[in-house]
Amino acid sequence: MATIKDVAEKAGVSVMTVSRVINNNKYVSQETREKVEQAMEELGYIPNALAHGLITKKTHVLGLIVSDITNPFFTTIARGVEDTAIKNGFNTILCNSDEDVEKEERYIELLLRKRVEGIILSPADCDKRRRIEQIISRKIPLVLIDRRISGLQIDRVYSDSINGAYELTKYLIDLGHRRIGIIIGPRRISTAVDRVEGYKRALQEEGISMEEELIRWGKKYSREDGYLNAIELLTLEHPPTAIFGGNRLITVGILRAIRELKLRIPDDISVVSFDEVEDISVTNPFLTVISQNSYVMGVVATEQLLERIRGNNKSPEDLQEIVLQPRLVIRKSCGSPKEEVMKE
Amino acid sequence: MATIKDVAEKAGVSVMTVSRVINNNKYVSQETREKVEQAMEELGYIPNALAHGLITKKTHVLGLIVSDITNPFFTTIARGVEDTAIKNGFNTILCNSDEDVEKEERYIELLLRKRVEGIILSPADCDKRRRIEQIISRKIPLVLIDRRISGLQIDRVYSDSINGAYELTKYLIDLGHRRIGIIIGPRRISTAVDRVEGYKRALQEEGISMEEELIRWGKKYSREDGYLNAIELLTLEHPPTAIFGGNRLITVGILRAIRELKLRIPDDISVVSFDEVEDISVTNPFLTVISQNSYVMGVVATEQLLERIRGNNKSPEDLQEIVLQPRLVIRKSCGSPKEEVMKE
DNA sequence: ATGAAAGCGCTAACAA
DNA sequence: TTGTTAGCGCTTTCAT
Repeated sequence: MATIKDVAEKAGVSVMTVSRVINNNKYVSQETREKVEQAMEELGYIPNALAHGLITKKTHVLGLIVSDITNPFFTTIARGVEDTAIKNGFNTILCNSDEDVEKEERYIELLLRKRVEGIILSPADCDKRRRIEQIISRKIPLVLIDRRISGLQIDRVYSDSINGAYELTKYLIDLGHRRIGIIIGPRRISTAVDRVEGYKRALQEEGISMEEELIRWGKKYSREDGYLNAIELLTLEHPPTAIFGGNRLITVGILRAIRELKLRIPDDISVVSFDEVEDISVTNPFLTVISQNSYVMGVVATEQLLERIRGNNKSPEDLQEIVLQPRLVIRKSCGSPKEEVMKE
Repeated sequence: MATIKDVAEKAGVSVMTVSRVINNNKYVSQETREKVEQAMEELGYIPNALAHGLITKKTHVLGLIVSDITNPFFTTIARGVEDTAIKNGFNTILCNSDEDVEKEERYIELLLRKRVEGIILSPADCDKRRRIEQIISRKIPLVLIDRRISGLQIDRVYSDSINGAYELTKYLIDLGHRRIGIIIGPRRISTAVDRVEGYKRALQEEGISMEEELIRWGKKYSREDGYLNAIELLTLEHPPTAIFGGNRLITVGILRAIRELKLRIPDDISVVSFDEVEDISVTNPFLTVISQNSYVMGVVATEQLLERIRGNNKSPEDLQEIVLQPRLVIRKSCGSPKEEVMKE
């Protein structure tokens, strides 16, 4: 591959002049510039970003690590990040940790080695801090997205899981439900913890006793987990009259279970979902959900990150937390419970 | 950030020795190795991949450019690519062209600048070759995935769209359908062209006249396009008795249109889809589809690419084309047409 | 407006 | 087993 030296020779100038042309430096005569550009063209010259980054210490690259690339929630974030990055002259390296801390560590290491200028991360395990401290101690700007890391103060953009789950649960309670099941992701993920928190808060407020058998922590946020747990819930001796799906994958699993058990929504069972399931809501808008604008999350997180990258100037110490309020979208998947067991 | 020199000083050895430790060179005494490792640990040393790549000309990075990151078809490919890359000591930079040739060009340029060792690409426009020739002329191994570039012989992994579409159409014909609508992506995408080709072939074989008004080329493979075109097809004076969705997004749009027009599947209208719609098939497995194993596509494409990266030795000239046969999954979205207009 | 020298952080090739 | 020298492709600094 042609180097700057090849171009310089071909154009009959010094490498420095070629460098100036590449970087649009003004101190190059029109004449020289054209000569150089032609040489570059003829040689098919492509600047070496490795050499450039090595010397300038600016790679203009952002790293984005999402925890599940097959979940459209995250890929929509990715689009938001990417669009915003490009708009600001940055490129994005997208990595998928697959909810696996080891993979995540691997990618953090990779991004650090590649000297990205900042990282956006949705952590696979919110209780493990080591890898995160690695990033911070090296002064690489970091913005968490969707999830938090317990015990660490880091810039973060997320939607309010507690409040969203509260609203969703409150909505069910107002319809008369007293036994509400919730199927959620693993405890190591902060959104799972928060959503259960919001759920509990709503129950408490209404003086409804909380039953542990109705709270199902999954091993993963996955369709499979949603399905298995839903089957268990629905075959309980005293099954819930409504089920809360902790994210879109879980909800899909729940819907499958309900179908296989030949139950009808909302007549036999009510269902709500934290996060939209696009394909279903487009073809048959019946599911009541808490809807998050993940594209905006991506945009906002990137803007925040770029802010840090540029201005170490302003308030380096104080933490930026941006909370987006998710929206309750009421459709037709909920009714009042059949047997009126209302205590009040 | 600490450099190799800092480590060398701290450990009291030469940089070369540190380099050897980093690269697991055997000619380092256990004692020295430990000293160096400790120094690295204490300094939080992270090797600079830019410097390393600059000198070795090996970055161990693959570039993957997909055309729509929010389509699970592509993200599943991405997982296959990533898993295979990691298994072979490579990392992946995932880029999303968003079906936009300009973005795609931008990313190709980026990957080339970053000196990735190979590229896997699902081209946004199969008729434009310039950017592709850029890659080839620089001898960077390239494998096309899912789509082809017209007029260029390049390694490629894809599923057989012609045959898949043929099977799907044949299935409808066998059920008695004569007026079959097809809603497909734009002409610039080879899978769209191929699927229409398979569709036409099936019609021809059965001596069914092909009506242009039943073939709808979209502006994009998108839900919106599927929806709009389905509405048009279904409100035709003489509407089709079956509709073929060109990919999963289009199918979702079609299902929405059918629902809004209050038609029943399969009583009023039959539907088939090229590619699975997971969320729908899991919750309610009624849709008859051609199913593709996109994870395997990712794996195979990566293996092929690594083959090229390693052994420029074997058969540099002869093209590798790997065709995966998609599978017809018959469910319940098709019936025989009501009015029996069979001509034969 | 242009160029020469030095060096970014690392490794290949050789020497010791 | 360890170190020295040179240089990857580029930019910074300083001359001219």
